Amino acid sequence: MKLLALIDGNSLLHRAFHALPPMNAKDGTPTGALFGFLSMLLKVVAEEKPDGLLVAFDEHGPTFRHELFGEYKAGRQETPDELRVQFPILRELLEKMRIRTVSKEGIEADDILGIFSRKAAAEGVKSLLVTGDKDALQLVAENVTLLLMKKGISETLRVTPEVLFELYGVTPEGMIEVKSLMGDSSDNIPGVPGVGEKTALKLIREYGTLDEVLNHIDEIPGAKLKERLRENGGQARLCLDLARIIVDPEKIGEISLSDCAFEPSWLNGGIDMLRALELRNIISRLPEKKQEQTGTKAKKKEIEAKTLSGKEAVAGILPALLEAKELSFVLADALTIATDSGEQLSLPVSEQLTLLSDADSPQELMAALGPVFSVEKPKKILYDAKQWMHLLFEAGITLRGLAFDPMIASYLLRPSRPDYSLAELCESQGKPCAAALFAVRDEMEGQLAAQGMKELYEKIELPLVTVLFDMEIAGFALDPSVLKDMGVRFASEIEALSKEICGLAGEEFNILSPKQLGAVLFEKLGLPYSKKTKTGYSTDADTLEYLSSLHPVAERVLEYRKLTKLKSTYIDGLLAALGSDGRVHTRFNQTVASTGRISSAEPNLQNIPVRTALGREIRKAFVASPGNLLIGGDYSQIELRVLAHMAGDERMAEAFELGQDIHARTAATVFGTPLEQVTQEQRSAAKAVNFGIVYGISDYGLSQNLGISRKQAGEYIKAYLDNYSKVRDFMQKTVEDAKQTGYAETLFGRRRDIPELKSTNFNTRSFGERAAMNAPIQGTAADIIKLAMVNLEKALKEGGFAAKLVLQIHDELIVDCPKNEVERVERLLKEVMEGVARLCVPLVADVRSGKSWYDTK
DNA sequence: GTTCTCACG
DNA sequence: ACGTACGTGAGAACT
Repeated sequence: MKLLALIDGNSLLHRAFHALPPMNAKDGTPTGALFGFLSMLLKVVAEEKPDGLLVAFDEHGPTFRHELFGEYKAGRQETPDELRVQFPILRELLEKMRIRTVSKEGIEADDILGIFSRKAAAEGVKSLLVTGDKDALQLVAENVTLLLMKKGISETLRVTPEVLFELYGVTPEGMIEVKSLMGDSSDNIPGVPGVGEKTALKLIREYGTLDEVLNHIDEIPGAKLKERLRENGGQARLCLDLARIIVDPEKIGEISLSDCAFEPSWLNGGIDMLRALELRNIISRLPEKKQEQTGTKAKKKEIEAKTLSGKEAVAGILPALLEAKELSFVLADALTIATDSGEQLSLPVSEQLTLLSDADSPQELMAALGPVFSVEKPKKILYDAKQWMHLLFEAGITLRGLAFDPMIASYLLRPSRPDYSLAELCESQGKPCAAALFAVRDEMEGQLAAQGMKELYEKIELPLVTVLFDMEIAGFALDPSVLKDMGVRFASEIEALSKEICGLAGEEFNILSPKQLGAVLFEKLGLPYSKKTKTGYSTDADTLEYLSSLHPVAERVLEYRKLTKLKSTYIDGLLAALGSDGRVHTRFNQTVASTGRISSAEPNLQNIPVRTALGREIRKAFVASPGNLLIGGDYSQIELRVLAHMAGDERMAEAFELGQDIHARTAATVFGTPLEQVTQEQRSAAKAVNFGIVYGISDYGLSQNLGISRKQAGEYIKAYLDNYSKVRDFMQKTVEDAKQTGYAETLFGRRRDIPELKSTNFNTRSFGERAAMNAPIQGTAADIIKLAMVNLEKALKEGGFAAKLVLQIHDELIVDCPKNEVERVERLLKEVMEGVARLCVPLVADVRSGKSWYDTK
């Protein structure tokens, strides 16, 4: 014997069953899995020409118990009836084909493959393992090759020890160690919780064996990982035996290699049965087909039954999809598509980085589905549509016809929720994900309408998804040389400061460590501490500012913090985020802020320094595209204007109508001095009170901010509210209503649920009250600028401008604009921002252009 | 992963 | 359920 083919019958039949559409003989006997199995068998026979053949099966006898982990097969799923009945048929068929089958109670097909491959190797016979089970990777050896099924059964991967090493960087033996670490739920191997394929492979690549990993826990990065390895390493070690495929020949008994001899012509012994099963296509492919071709009909069947890859499957169903009125899509382990008429289809999808997985990459599938996504007609329901737009963008497709985004709707319905997982939304409908989305949509649309948020959703939030996507794609041009120069300057200053601080302290220490800094300041230098944190002394800026009058080191530490913050977060951070296109592409999150604001992350472009002269320099690196200028438009005092409007306070409104400096005007009335005589200090105090009002004022908070007594702060607030009495009424009513209804509301109907208002804890409840006062103001301002963004993008498009919105910072918009458009776009931006809502006070936007963001102020 | 600190509106 | 201002995100240190 030269080559022994060893086939895992269970694995192949299962694979075939799940990969292929159902097929039945006329009498109803399911035959799809048989067809797939036999196709693969014929392929192996034709291509590999084995002279030995064995098919192994698991014996589905009673499960046996493992003393440590209970039912060994507890994690396994029930086999569906349609598949189960095909097992005895297959065994009968194989018998007629004189193909050796082996199964034994308590032994996995894997074990049988292992035993016979070792047996063959011992006798100098090469073997070929055919299975879809990755567990078999550990059996690969010099003369043992694995044919691993991928994409159902349509593709195979030939794995030799060399290939395995190339793919994973571990030996076959190492795969056992990997499995014992990561666990395997289907075999009830617990592994180490929190350690998955990636981590397990990394550890074994590094240390070779589980024992060595456990011997070197100290070197392994990550405290959590260390702890998990310490706690569960012993358990994982016990799993080694479970993870290892048993290659004990005793378990099988007396079957020799010669018992597995095989000749292709023997396959013809199955013809009668195959005919009864109506598997004509298989008959036509038998090696010695004495049978007459059944004419054109057989050929047609072949095409129908051809194993489809995801892309091919998509091509087949495309016409049907295009006829649907609406479609919903869910991308998880598979891409699931549902139609409004209730049909559903799943296509396997590969995770790009996991090597041995089935099917096409998401991009490949997106490209194939392009004709559906790029048209208006079948409307699409997409959870997190912006992410879908990115996926489609990768495949060169622009999304059209977005009907509904459940993530956005879910956010509007309950903005305080920490996250809005798709699974959770569908669960309530008790249907598989993609099909459930239709019901989810109907329910959410009803709720949005009932809560008066239909317009907010349709006119603002949903269109905004596309605007934000466009902004993410556009990105913001960065001039790295500006940052690099600053970096060099800062590095030497930081170095000098560090030396100075350690000199003053009399020891070398990590200044950025609150713990070490606390020890130096409050123990070694004996300075008085003001507040403490949970874990020690507080060393925040307030504290250091106070200490700076007592010891010169405090001021240096403040300076050191400023510089290291600027360098690490902004200079180094932004350079690291700079894309190959010379731009930074932030991600705008539309569903995190409970007030309705959007946030920016990776990198956060909404907190680029501006308040100090030194920090502001960073903005010189944010430049216009070549040939362009940046236009910045920012709302003047939008929150206080919103407050004046919502409270209907005539005195505050008057200040805005007259175009007065609101903080000075506030100071004048609160302190009872003529406007011209208001001092700088008075103005700052009034400004702080104005901010405090917006935040949901408390005397304590104001006193902290201004560094005055709580009593003094209380007097300021009283004077303020006596003057702007409608503001007091508004705040009281807002909190009252919120306690009644459970939510606060913006001018555009956006709600923020505030469960804290029901708390019996004073502090928690107080927090709720402040949040209730703040939400309508901050939220309405968010509504206004969001609508401005939607309107602006529409206006830019209709006007045929090439200018692009690139950034939003809560009350400010940045547009990257070709020079020849600047004047017109400046006007447009101002008009759009100011015209977006009609309040009882004017909305004012200041617009300025320049070469860099620094210049637009 | 959590805490502290600090950047922004 | 947070010994207090509202809303965010990121880096570094620490656990």
